[in-house]
Amino acid sequence: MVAQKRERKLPAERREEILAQAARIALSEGLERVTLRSVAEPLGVRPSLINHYFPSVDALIVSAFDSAMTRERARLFAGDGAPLDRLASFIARVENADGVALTRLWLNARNFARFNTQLALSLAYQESLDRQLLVDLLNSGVEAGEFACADTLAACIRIFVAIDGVGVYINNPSDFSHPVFTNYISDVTAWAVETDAVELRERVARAAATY
Amino acid sequence: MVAQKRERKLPAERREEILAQAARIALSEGLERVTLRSVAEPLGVRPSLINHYFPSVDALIVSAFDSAMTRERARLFAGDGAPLDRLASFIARVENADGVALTRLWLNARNFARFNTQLALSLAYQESLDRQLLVDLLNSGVEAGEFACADTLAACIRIFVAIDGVGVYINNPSDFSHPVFTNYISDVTAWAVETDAVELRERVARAAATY
DNA sequence: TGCGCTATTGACTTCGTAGTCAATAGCTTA
DNA sequence: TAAGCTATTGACTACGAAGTCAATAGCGCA
Repeated sequence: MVAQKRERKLPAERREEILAQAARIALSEGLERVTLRSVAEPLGVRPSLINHYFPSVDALIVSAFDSAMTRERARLFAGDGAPLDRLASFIARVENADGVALTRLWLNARNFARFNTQLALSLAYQESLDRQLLVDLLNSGVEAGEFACADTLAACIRIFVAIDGVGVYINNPSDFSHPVFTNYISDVTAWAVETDAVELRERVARAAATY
Repeated sequence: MVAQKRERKLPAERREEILAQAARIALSEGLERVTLRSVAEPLGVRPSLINHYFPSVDALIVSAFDSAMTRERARLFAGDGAPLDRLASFIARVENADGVALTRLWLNARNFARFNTQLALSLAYQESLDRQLLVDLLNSGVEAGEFACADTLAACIRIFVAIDGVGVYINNPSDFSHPVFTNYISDVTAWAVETDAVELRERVARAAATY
């Protein structure tokens, strides 16, 4: 709480800094914790400055969500190699410790969307981007002959619904370790892309071990 | 806003009335909308009366959630008949228009659990009750020879994760009508209990039509 | 070096929330 | 019909949030 000398930055830079901080809070503490104060304080500025760059907190929240999602998506789909291994890596990253914050944010945003139309629209758009990347991945797997899958969009939908289904339990006090639950994403994915469930489980485990 | 004569009720009755109102708000508007004022106003009482019966709003929210869940569960699992038809009815009710409010409440509670430990515990307990009822239903189906299912708890978990996975999209602005999505619960259920997917879809459709 | 532009602040208003507690008034009972 | 118990209220405090706007002060440029 030391009175510091005020630091003047270029608008673009300051704006970016605010956005990054808001995204950090959204990811770690939740969208409802993104407030003028919570964003301003760690940056050492006054709340009204946040207002200066973002006309309303709601707009900031939506931007923060977009920003966090874009960054996390890149992380999730990163890497190359054979399609089946990339798919396994993707699943492993989703289930990873780092994936927890992202899973929480998704759940958070999905509830938030009920009260904030703009966020609902942004969320739907972010979903479509995710689907696009997964469909691309599945298509390359089909082309490579690694799995037979008549309809890659259908498979993609099944996989994401499985991810979301498992994700809703993220805030449960004690986690649920039934093997059918812990392997749910792999199993549904194997079902969706018509490949062997046991092998996929193993590949996912191997991918997870490399972190 | 007419100044009415104050009405004095028996504590048990008043308490029940408050709880019912809170549950109604939780179901229709969300747990975050359960406030001293929002509950008091429609009952024609002052906010401090709510405080008199419930030491804290958080406690009221948890009780309201429990109450809403208990009532809705009874509705969801109601009915008799052959196990497979009861299973189909259950799915149809989940997907029903009336199921929407319940789905929203689940999503809502799952996000809320992040910030409210008591609610998290209550939610886990409510989940266990649901699982118990579905396992019972599945067991009776296996006994009746209607479907083969080695591990009914495993099947139950798969079915609920599917329900939750579909449920997270409840607040999306435009709904997603890909057949793989709209039939997701039926398809996963058929996969889980090793029965025919097409037949189950039809039974669910038939069950849905009877409302 | 000093001027001007504008990023940043401070002081403020308004709103909605939870909660406390003494005072009030409805109902029951004697 | 009067007394007493207690359900209910009113007035209050305290908090934290969004947002407005005139005043201030850093920085670039002349």
